[in-house]
Amino acid sequence: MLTDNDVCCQAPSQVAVLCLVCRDISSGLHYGIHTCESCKAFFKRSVRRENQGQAPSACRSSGDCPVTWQRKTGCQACRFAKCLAAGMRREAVRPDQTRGGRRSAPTSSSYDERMKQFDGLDFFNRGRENVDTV
DNA sequence: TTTCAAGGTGACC
DNA sequence: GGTCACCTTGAAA
Ligand SMILES: [Zn+2]
Ligand SMILES: [Zn+2]
Repeated sequence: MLTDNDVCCQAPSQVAVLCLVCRDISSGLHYGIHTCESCKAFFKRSVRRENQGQAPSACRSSGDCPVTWQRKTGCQACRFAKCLAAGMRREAVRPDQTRGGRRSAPTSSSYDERMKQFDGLDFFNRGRENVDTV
């Protein structure tokens, strides 16, 4: 029986938002941008690896592989680069294991704004030199 | 209470 | 070993 409030008005319009990294279906905002679970997990592992002091797999090319992201498992370096380029923030990755922790409003859209602030791909210019010794 | 997203965890490749 | 997908956690609205 579904006379009234059972399954009726629960978000019928699910607009499929695409992941800004791999163009997959986003499950929502993650690390500042719309990302799929794959990118979320990948970014988490990547950032965590950096925190451990281990450099990520360097790309054999100049970090300019023809990665189309239809096939994500190409170059992790390039994938990670695209993640950062898309606007994913390492700061959003908690150094602790504190779950939840909604830090201020996720700003919904920050992509273009972020790009302007960070001047596009300058993360490469800075990051390359100093992988960081945190 | 409900929502939203970050984290863990685990199954699949 | 890495990737993908789901569940839990945990604070903010
Ligand atoms: Zn993605
Ligand atoms: Zn590459």
